[in-house]
Amino acid sequence: MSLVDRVRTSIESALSRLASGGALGEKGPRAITEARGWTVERPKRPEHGHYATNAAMVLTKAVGMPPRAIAEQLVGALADDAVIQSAEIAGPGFVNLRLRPRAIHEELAAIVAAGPLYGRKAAATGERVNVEFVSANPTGPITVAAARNGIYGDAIATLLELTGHRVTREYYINDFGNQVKAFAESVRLAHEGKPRGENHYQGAYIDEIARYLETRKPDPFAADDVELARTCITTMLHGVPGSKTLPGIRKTLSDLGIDFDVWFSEESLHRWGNVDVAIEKLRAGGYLVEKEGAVFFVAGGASAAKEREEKAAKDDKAQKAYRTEEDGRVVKKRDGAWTYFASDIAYHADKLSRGYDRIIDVWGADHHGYIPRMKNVLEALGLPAEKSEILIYQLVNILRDGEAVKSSKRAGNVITADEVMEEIDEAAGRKGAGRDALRFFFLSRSANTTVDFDLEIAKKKSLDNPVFYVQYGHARLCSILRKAEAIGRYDTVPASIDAWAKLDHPDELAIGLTLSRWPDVLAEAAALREPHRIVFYLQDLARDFQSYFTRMKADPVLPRDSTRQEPDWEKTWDHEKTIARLGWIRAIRAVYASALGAIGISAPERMELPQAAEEDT
RNA sequence: GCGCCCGUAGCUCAGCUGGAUAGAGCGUCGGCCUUCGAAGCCGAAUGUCGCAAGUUCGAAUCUUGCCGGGCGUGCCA
Repeated sequence: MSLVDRVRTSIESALSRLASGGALGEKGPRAITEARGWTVERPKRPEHGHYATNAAMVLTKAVGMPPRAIAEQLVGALADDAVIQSAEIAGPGFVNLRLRPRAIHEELAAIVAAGPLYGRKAAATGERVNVEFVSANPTGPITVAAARNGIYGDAIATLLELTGHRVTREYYINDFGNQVKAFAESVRLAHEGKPRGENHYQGAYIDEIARYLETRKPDPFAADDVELARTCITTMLHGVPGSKTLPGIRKTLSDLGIDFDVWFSEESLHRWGNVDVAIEKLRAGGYLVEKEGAVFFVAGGASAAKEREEKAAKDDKAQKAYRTEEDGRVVKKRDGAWTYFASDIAYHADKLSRGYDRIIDVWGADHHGYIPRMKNVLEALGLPAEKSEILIYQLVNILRDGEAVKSSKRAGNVITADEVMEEIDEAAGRKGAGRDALRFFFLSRSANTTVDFDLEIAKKKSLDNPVFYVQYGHARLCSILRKAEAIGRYDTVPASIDAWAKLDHPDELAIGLTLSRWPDVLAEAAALREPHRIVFYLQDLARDFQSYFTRMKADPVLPRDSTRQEPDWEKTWDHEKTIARLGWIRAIRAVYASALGAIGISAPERMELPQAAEEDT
């Protein structure tokens, strides 16, 4: 049970004691079972205590007593509580609570014992979940915009794993249709040294692919366009060996910390006839109608469609809504070709056949109009609505020196994730710094927020990224523990709850309380699909303890070198206190590393000061 | 027109399953390195929470209407 839960339990039992003892009047016993909407919350101001409850205010109506009178009773009933040390009435009827240090010590001991497992749910206790994300067209490199999708989707997947679910990360390769055709044509034209048209891909990587394929045997250009397209897509996914500019989609994503379990080809759905099978299944269910030579998918089936159509005929308002989602979406065009929607139906039918409990798709906001039809298809295929989720994140605007750039893969003016990571790696003097910075940048905003990305500003300000502040904190903690190890007598954790007693500074206890919130933060971030909560939690934690360490310079955790040169230092130094505080530091580090891990960011044990930062002044 | 997202400090954004004096980073100004890492710390200034009405003991948070911005509204993918 978490610390907050223990607080809640204490209040609950205090209230029920009061009610059964008659202190809350006649209505008391009923009131406390009916009006359970009260909460235990964290006050914004530290002087309001560790926690506060609004129970007295919420109960006032049902009990028929003024809030402060109820609060007074509650304060009395909380005396001698095992968790709550003091309670006092404040404001309109809040009860501010301060916890016993011992209760916090118990939680810290639990954290140290659990280590990286603290806050996690046991593996494979939850659902089997398929998370499909990125799925960027494999006709060009991974852009910064696609990186947002990848980073968000991967974070969701990790959060689900940490909360007990079994997760499959999946990338849907759109290797079918007109774009792929244009892609192959572009490479062929580059090979032949001919100019490319408006509808072709313009980027320099097209030429690079052509040059590379020219070295392959048998000659890929001898094959037809379909075969060539497959070769081009493969090259895009795996990269050109040895090339810096074309490392391949898989490598780029892997550098971003994203590794997929399944790479699913759209083209294979057609090749193996799965599109026909899935469409026939819908037809059998009565979900397809033919109009004007084309085939439509209709939510709810043909009878529902007819009803709507009749209604639309006599009702002007319904007429307007007629052309909405439910009235049909084309799966097969008049010319007999499948739409993208048809592929998607077959693809999701395949996902369902693999036996997941939940299907999650991560899409950019430009696809949000597509949600209803996808949800309707999933239902038609037999997946209840609550078992599928389509997560939408707002788009990334690309700027250059403050100017908006209409970037497109076709025009070849995209900013790639690779170039951004490389720039930042270089500035920070550490491989992986770019990945960490990019992940932190995107995850520090809610998915509902549109973000501007300016490469010039990103380069210039790369070292201002708060991720380095947070990582620096972790490195400092590690440094202290290294030093403790070097001294030699502190490689032990507090042996019992009593051994923690010397950890009594209000700031130390407050940070301990923050650590105790980690399981709830993780659970909420996972349940709400909001990884940014973890980023903000981390920044709070980092600030709290970096502030503490600077302010506590006069009272260091470890004896200084000069102290240890005094002959009798071991007799006068408070070793118990040091051991307690080192236990606390271990707890901070454990939560810290867990939180960083949950959003896929490394927790470095050392960080060297980069050159650029020194010159900057 | 309709649908989704957004509008909070100079800038970028948290807070939105209702709670006390609305927060953080960056930027600005002023301090702190002989001692556990200065990628750090302390302090100061900065707000009609887009506007209006409603619900309530209490609204940045919920409801409705309006204003402004982004995205979508294909027999494109």
